[in-house]
Amino acid sequence: MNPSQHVDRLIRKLETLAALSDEEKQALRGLPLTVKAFKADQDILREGDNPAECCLVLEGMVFRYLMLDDGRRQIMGFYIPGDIPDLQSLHITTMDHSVASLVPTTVAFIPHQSLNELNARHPTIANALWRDTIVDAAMFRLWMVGLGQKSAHERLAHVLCELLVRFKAVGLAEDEQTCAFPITQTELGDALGLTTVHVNRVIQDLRRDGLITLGRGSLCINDWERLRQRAKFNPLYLHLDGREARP
Amino acid sequence: MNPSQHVDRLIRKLETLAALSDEEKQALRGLPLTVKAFKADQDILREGDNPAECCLVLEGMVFRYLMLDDGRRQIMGFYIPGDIPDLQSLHITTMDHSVASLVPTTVAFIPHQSLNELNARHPTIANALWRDTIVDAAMFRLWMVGLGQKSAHERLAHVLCELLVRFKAVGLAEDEQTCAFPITQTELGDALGLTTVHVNRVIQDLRRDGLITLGRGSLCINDWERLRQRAKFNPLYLHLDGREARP
DNA sequence: CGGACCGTTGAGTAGAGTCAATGTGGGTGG
DNA sequence: CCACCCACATTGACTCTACTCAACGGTCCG
Repeated sequence: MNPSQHVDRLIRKLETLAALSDEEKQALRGLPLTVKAFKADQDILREGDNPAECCLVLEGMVFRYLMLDDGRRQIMGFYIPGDIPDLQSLHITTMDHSVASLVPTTVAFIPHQSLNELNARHPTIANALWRDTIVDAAMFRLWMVGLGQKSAHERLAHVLCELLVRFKAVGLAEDEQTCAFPITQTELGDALGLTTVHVNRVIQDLRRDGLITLGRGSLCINDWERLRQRAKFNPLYLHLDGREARP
Repeated sequence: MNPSQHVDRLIRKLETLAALSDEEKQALRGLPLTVKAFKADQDILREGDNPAECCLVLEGMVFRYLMLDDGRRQIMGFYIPGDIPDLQSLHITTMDHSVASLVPTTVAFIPHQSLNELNARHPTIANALWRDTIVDAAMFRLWMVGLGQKSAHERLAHVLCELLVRFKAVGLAEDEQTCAFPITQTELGDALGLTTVHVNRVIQDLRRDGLITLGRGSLCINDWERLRQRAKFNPLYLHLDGREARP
């Protein structure tokens, strides 16, 4: 991946949030990016940090999580290339959770100062970024609905639907029904509020019913419509606006 | 409550998010507010709506919720005077959830256009509002942690701690340990992912242990420190320290 | 070849749900 | 003013989803 592709990833993501003029794209290309590689399972940001930059995912995959004192861990979201998982640090200085890599990952750090200057000069970009934090919040709300109201089967099906749709939205799905899935069953459990054992049993049910093929870092949804029904998945909350979200 | 107090409620809230100059406060006072009263249990906004204005809570209390097809309901947050529960509608046009009154409530509607003009002219206010949506997201994340990882006892204790702290932050607590609590056990259940029956049993445990007095629309936390420990409550996520970030 | 990590399986348990009935206080209409 | 109603709170008995504990299997990799 060469440097100009780095910012293209960001532009492509922002274009899912707002239409950008050539001038605005040019301004984005002027952002100073510091690229850094992480191995799998490394913290990129930790609870309590006061970062002076935001991190844009270029390759790989990251997740946000909060660890409780007694070792319980809640994973709050998975992030794919083009996402800026700590955009909120622009406005709340202290991280109230951590961000870590799921697999070997490269990220680009963008100084808060550069982003603030960009926002001051280009309100469209500022609004697109604001919109991104708002869509983030919409995803949290929907995960809350899952954790509070849905069964283990519905929750698991939902996260599978969500990831395929999001990969497709940024053009990174392998094909119409297949995408990367480097998430272990333990991590899935921490995301869904379930134990590893139970996640395993539910996955086997989905496999047995012919809905998915899951393994070796890859997810294939063999029967989108039935999985969608089982998950009660409705992509409205992703606010992908017009960009069709149906595999 | 007279008209000038309406906007004061908003100013007081925004001052928990950023320091405001006199000029900025003056600009806020120029906002056109349309005040409207709602009875208890009325929808103020519904999933699917495309509102052209934001609603500021003046008196009473509201909550956000999402209803699933089969009648299950997840409540996503409770909002008190000074809060703008649908601020995100400025940037995502279609409501992906509903907002309703818990008790008789008055709200002020502020046209999106006025807010956008204000934001264009006063970056500090725009950033304060952005920050508000980000703090909102932080609250969703913490609720997620509760729903995913915590026991019924921890969750219930947590929501009680949160509400008292938030009432105190905007000066609306009755005293140091008492605030309004017009939430039924059914509603608490829908917020915490529990049944009414179980909520009731947990409340009784907390009462039996002398931690709270709860009833008749009022909550008194008799032993803050023990309740806080039981909830593992840490108010960091509310980001009430204000003015953290001034780009 | 051995360890580490992840996935899989089985047996027993418990936290929370379900169903159903009863208690209680505030509001309302006759 | 009283009787009734209704929403909310409370209680008990029973059930079930998901958890716990524990062991075993597969695969990658040094």
